[in-house]
Amino acid sequence: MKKGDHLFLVDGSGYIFRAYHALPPLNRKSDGLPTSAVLGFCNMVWKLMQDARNTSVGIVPTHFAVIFDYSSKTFRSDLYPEYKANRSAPPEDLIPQFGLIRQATVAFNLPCIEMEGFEADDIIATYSRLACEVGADTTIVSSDKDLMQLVGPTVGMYDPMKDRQIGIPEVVEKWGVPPEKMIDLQALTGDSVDNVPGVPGIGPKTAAQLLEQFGDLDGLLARASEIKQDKRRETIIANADKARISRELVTLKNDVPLKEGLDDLILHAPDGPKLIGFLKTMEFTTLTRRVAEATATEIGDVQAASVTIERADTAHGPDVGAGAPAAPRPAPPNGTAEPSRPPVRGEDAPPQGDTPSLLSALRLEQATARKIDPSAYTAIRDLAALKAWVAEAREAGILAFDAETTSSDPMQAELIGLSMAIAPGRAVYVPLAHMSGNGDLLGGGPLADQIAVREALALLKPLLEDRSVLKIVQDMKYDIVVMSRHGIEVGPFDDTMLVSYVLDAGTSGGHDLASLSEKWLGHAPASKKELAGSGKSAIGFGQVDIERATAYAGEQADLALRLWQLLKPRLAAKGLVSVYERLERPLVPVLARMEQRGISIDRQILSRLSGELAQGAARVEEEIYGIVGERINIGSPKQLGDILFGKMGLPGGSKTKTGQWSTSAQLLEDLAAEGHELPRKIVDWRQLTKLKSTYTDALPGFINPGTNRVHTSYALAATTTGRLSSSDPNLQNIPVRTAEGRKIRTAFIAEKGHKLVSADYSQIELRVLAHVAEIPQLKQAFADGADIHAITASEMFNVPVEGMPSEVRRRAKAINFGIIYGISAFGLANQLSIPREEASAYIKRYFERFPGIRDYIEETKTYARENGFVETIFGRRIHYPEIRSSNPSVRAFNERASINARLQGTAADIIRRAMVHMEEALEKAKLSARMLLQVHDELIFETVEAEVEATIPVVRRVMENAPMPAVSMSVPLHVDARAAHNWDEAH
DNA sequence: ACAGAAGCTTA
DNA sequence: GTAAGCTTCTGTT
Repeated sequence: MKKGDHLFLVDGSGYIFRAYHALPPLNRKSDGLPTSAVLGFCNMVWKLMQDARNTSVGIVPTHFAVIFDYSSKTFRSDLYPEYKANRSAPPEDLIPQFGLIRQATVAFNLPCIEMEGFEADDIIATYSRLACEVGADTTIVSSDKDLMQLVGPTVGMYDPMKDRQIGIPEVVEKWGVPPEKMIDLQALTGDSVDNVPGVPGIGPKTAAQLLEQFGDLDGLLARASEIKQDKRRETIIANADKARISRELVTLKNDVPLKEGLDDLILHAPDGPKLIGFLKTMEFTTLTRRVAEATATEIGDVQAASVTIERADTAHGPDVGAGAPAAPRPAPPNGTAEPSRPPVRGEDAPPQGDTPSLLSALRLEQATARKIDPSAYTAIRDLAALKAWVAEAREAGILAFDAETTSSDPMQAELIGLSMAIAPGRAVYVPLAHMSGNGDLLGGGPLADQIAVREALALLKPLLEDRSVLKIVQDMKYDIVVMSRHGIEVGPFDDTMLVSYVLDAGTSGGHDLASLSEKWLGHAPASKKELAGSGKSAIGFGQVDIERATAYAGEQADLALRLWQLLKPRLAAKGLVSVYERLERPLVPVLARMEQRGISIDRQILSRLSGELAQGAARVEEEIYGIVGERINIGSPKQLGDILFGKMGLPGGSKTKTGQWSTSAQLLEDLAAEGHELPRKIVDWRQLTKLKSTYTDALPGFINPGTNRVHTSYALAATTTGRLSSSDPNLQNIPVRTAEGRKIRTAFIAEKGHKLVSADYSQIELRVLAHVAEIPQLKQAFADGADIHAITASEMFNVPVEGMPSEVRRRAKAINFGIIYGISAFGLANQLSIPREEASAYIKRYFERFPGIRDYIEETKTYARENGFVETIFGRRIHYPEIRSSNPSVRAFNERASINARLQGTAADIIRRAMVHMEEALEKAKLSARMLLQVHDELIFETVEAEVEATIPVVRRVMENAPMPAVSMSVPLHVDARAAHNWDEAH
């Protein structure tokens, strides 16, 4: 090696973990072998090697090595036995990939370096020192902070996943110290992942500041007494030894005795057939094709290679990556390996040759084939160009679009521009209301070269309403509300967020565009934050310059289109089309209309209540100060705990998981019951201040000045079970249990001459339970219209319903609810304040009387364990990937959740169906009632007074028959409905 | 300015 | 024992 050469050192071990966690799971089609990290690794190495041939790129490797950890036992464990001691075993589906990545390295014709007793980082440190000594440059392919100490004038780092160079300035920017001080900084901060102790309470910011002040760690420790802050000074003096040992642990060893010298690392051209053989075996079709093209190799001429797979059950040692050449098992004769685990039924099973699965695979290729390049999107700035685009979109028949606006509240949002895409990579942005100036006081005037909103929308309206052009949008409800305020009724449509929700509810990750893009396309889209800033200094989207806005907005539409291409076919492949088409998509315009209508609230009532609550709270506050003897902050659980259990020495204190005294309402109630005065007053104070701050003070701020009503926002894809959620404001948690709280409901009122109608399902989840678990006694009780909890109590305790003590019924009721929540003796005991043994006995007795429920619970757990998901009676899937966890409490939690999900999810599906059918039924009956709110088992309407009596039976009929005709339930549904001027009296 | 914990509201 | 969202405090940035 000589001056001018360039050595690439890939941190193989670090990359494995990062690729595994960053990339969407991928399984080899033929046998389910997990391969996502292997593919990520191969793509990354291939790209780096291709860049080597492209001399126009700044960095050109001449030497190349991939470095791995050998085992977790290194000289550092002798230094400090706890080092890396709290590492947990790698995920099961990662284990076979360690060996495969080493084999991939060999297939790429690259040196695969590891050394017993040393970490990959030490080997990297040694090579980079050697390269430096002969005057060559080094690039370390990693983003691990532990390697940043090596950065220098000739040594840089490169993060392949973020495509980012890390040099001296980047280290300083990120950590506040130059690379040579990284060792001292890490010595102070420690590392919880590797179990490097550091000094407790010192984070990177404090450490950088101290090193700035004292020069280095030795200087700091020598002059620690000069530190001003008392606590900091004491901890640093007390933990000086920990800092010193930490420094030893984080200092990389740059004199590892290496077998391969620098000249053994010369980069050779890849051996096409050898590499393709490996890639073919892995079934990486796209990469195989690329490599074949680049190396002019015929794919068909190459035999699949044989690879060895490390299985989870044969893995050894804490760092399974370790034993690279570990006893290879003979490969099966056909050259493919056995699956590492049996494929789960229905989930990413190998294609059976059925069209939907093949289509899914094809669409994945299409969606990812063309590179995502935000600079390729164009801005449309005149009518002629827009006309041409509209014609093109008509031809295409599909159009992804996204509205850029001034607000996340669609009722307040002003249009700034529209982006659209008709094919992957083919996206445009139509700026409409961008302003000049860069966040100046007045923001300047509108920019030139923009089509006027009216003209643009006049041209786009026919396209957006065209029944023969499918619109594709991520979160359609928002765009429906915004566009309908401009007189455009967008349709027909598909919503990528909802497709993902139907496919993957319960799997990790959200259903927002950025999450989906990362998960499926391996691409992190530009964030609005990057563009417009955040917090106080944020600028409006209209102030973003049009070029940057085009790149951002175009990408949003492009990604929605690509995601649709690859996700939509999966619905059919998994039999989820009808869930999407009956329960999700049609609800979108219904909810959009509910949100747009909003509900009227009476400011005066709320303001009067606020005053009363303030007075009440002030009175209680004074009483509390009187008892305590000082003016503590009652809202601070910390101060409260210190007073109650420290100063006043009350008994029965318990601690929360962070070691604080618990001051929960339950605990305070118990203390109050023992005759203590203070806890009662604290509970009262909390109720008053809660009602005031969360409701009476906050709600008026949500009144839209234009409509004078409150418009909540419903999330369709926020819960795992299929329920909706409500926010800004949340109108699904308006108080109802206490008389004080119910007063807030009196502020939700109907317009003049109108009434609110509230209709709610009675015991819907227990009815669903009786139906799915087929419990004869419960079915009979519901058919008779009997008191279900009393019947339960009667069955369990052999007491007649007539004259039953309320306590007996209360216990049966708690058990019924417990079943819905996935009962545990612990939970029931807590709920009823009885010993756990007693709760256990109740449950046992319950199962004896209702054996069908025990069967239902067991069957649900088994099904969830085998499939990784449960289903509602309408086929909605709710995933519980952690149900096979080896951690018993995680497993038990997932079992309870899956039991609950079938019931809660089915109930959610039923009310969704009612909502989808409701508008048409009202219209058919020539009723003007408007649906305003949904609260899980309740619908609230507003209707003219004269139609109240006619409306109620229609609403009841639709709700009670909602499962039909998809499902005919063996238990009748019952709906209670009432009308009144306000929500309190209607409920 | 933001994140997490604790607490409280609903079905 | 299930499912959510919002406010306050607290500690860190």
